[in-house]
Amino acid sequence: MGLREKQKASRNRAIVESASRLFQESGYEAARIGQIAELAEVSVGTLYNYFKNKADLLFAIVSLEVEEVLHQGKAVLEEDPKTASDAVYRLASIYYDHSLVYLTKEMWRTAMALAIQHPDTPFSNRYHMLDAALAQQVKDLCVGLRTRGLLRPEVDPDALGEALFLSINGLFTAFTVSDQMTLEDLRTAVGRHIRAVCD
Amino acid sequence: MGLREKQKASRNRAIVESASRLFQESGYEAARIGQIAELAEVSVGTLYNYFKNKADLLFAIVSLEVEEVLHQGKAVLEEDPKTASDAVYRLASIYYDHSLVYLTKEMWRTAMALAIQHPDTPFSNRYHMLDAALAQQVKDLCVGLRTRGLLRPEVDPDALGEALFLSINGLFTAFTVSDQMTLEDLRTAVGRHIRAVCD
DNA sequence: GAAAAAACTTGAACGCATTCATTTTTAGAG
DNA sequence: CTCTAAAAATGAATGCGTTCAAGTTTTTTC
Repeated sequence: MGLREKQKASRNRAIVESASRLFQESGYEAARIGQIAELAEVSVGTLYNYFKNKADLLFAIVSLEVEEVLHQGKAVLEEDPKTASDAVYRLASIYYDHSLVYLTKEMWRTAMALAIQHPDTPFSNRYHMLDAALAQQVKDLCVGLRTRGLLRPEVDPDALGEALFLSINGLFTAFTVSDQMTLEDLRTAVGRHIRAVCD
Repeated sequence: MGLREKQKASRNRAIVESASRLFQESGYEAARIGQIAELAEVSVGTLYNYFKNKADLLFAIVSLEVEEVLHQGKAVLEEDPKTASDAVYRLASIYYDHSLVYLTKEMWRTAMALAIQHPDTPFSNRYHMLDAALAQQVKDLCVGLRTRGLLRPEVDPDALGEALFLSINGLFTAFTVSDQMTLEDLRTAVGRHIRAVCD
């Protein structure tokens, strides 16, 4: 690896770290590109050579988060649960409990908002792919549950999985939008939904 | 009503109409505040005396849309449906079929994104109130359906209503995000979800 | 090792939403 | 009618994300 590549990797890391730190400290909106560049010891123009825009910088962090959660979720699919509700609740809890490790509520809100507002940008596409991967995991769980006889055999497990995912997702959105709502409130709410839908 | 008030009302109307027209024609993002002001024959500063910001202008139009849909939805609660799925599907269809009267997909996306991104702004608060009113309507429907014996008596109708609303809402978001997805696709998708959850 | 090419960095300049000090208009009192 | 104070309109100035023409450094070629 030549000097050029090493510098590139090191600059990339410095920029993401600076962004992550400032997003957490001041919030995504309040963090200034110039500030991030300064902290990473590059010029503003250089930062834009590494990242298409501010949103792209946020995505680097969101991506980290979702990848880890997907990995943790896989373990739940292997388990042998008592009831369908239990299994889905376990999966949702894993998603939720991990959610504030790299991201603040404000960062989540911004990420969701940007993904909705600008479809067909790289940011949005990659975000929706991660979203789809999570939805797929819930669907896979439902298929497994039906095979084990924990869901009525006439139910469409894919449709049920999608609907459950939209509940999990919608409640998470509500969580990030409300300053008051705690992770515990969130888990309680999702539990009620899951039981109403699955049992 | 003095001259002052009349002028105020007339300017307000002119601004909203100009905004609505330009948002539809060029899209929310591409529409320039200066352009809207020019079309309404006021200065930029004046426009900002009437509306807090660009988002506020969008909300005036969103509000119109949701109010009408809530009104139409009320009729469904009075009907006497064959099955629970039928009733919920009818309600969702009303929401969907009305959705493109005043707003384009892009305008919807922007409205949703802004409501998520900036909680505790007047825009967001009013948006979430309208959202809650729609959710309440679905919940009311579920309560009625249980009373009529169309839902299993052990189900929590509020939780079910919320979950259904999140499905209806989540699919609508997917609709606004995808250029390909048609209203028919949307109705088909929601039908599958409703049947998986209600039956 | 010099010269040419390629890759990368830089910060001033741009476009646009929003703000604000100033000017203009209106309503009411004497 | 005139004068005064309140209300409203105005557009130039501001701040910030993003772009781009010019300069610098690294790699390749002979």
